[in-house]
Amino acid sequence: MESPTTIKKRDSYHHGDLRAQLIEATRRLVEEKGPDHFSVSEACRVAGVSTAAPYKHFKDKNEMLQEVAMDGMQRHHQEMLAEIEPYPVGSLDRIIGLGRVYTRFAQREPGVFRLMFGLSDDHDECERLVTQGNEVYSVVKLEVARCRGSETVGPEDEKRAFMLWSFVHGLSFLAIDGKLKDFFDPAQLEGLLIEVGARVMRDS
Amino acid sequence: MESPTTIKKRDSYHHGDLRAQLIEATRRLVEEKGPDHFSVSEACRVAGVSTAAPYKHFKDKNEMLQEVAMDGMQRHHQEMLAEIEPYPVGSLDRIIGLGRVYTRFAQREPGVFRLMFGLSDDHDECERLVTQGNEVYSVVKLEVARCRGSETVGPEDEKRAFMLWSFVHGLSFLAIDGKLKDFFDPAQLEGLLIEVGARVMRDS
DNA sequence: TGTACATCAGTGAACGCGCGTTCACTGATGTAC
DNA sequence: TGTACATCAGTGAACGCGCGTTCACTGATGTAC
Repeated sequence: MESPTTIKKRDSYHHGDLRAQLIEATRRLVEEKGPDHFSVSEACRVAGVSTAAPYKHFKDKNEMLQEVAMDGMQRHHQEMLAEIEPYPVGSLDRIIGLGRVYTRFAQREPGVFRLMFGLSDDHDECERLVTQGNEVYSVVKLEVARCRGSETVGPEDEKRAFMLWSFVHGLSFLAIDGKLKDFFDPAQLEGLLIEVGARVMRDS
Repeated sequence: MESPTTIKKRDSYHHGDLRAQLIEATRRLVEEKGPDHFSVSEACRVAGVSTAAPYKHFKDKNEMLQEVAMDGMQRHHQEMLAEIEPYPVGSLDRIIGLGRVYTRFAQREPGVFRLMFGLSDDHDECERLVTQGNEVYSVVKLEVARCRGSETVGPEDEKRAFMLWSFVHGLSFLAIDGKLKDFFDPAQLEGLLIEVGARVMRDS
């Protein structure tokens, strides 16, 4: 219950790939205990390494978390692109696909999701993360514009995009905080995405 | 910077109203530092009392937080009722009013809001809180039903209510996590509530 | 191919810290007579 | 009105804990000659 499940074994004094393994351990723990209960010490235990070791690879605890958030944001970005690729440019399906990726990511990796989109103390002002986040949101805005018949994003597109974002953001947090199951049938989640997409994108 | 701003002074050994003052201190600290950084010790410092004193009034730290969450939920409930009261029953204005209260509460008391609606570790299974939360949500569902011409809540009403909740929930968290200002003009927030209300409630 | 040496990733012990909670206590208050 | 006493809200010191980070160190590795 308390003991971390895996202690990595090494055959040599040197590790070879400790940085990557620590990031992996960090991700695992962020998932298992939540971002707020992650501790460097525990990551060290998981990686099978002394508590001082991480400081050869990271400035501090925050940098470890940022690395995980950054990686999550990049995967999120890729998933979005992959999801909408099959659908024709300008179709509502692409919008809906983006929403699906958002909520799916949240449910699959709630810990990392919180890290990426929650306030999470002070890692908020990691410039790389903000940049990457803007890039992701740009995808949404562009798809909204396209769906409304333009390749450039106007104020109305911005507004619609923000409505969509608010909705899937709220939906995702309600889901991972356990409120979804009490108030909405999770099986109908896809239908909900479709309907909201249609309502928000509708003209007139 | 580190020192809590107020140390209450007492003229007598006994306190008179320590329980209430500790709750107030808890609320203040939850606002100032966030629910995850609240500590019993600091609340004691603020209330000007020894660290053992709270245990004469509360089972543990969690109970102190629950008290604040519970109080917040009740105030939230009252605010909702007060906000919609002036508008005619069945009007869209009542729906919009409920959304306004939600986002306003979040922005005015982000700490308590997080405590009420976030996962917040383990106080999630405080029965009183869940009950009170259900009551609040029932108001939303009823108003949705009324707006759609019925005094009883049907499945379609449930769905619309959940759309609205997801939206304002996401909007609120984006706002208090500082994402609103980067991606949407806060001055147009009221307009956004109105538009989303109309889009979600629209038939056909 | 063999040796000297610089590099640097890892060690393990220690630091100071603030935390939640418990303990035996003390002193003010209210009540019974 | 005065006194004895039970009650219980507060004290202050201590507990054990896990944390983030630093330190002087050690030992494996790669390179220059």
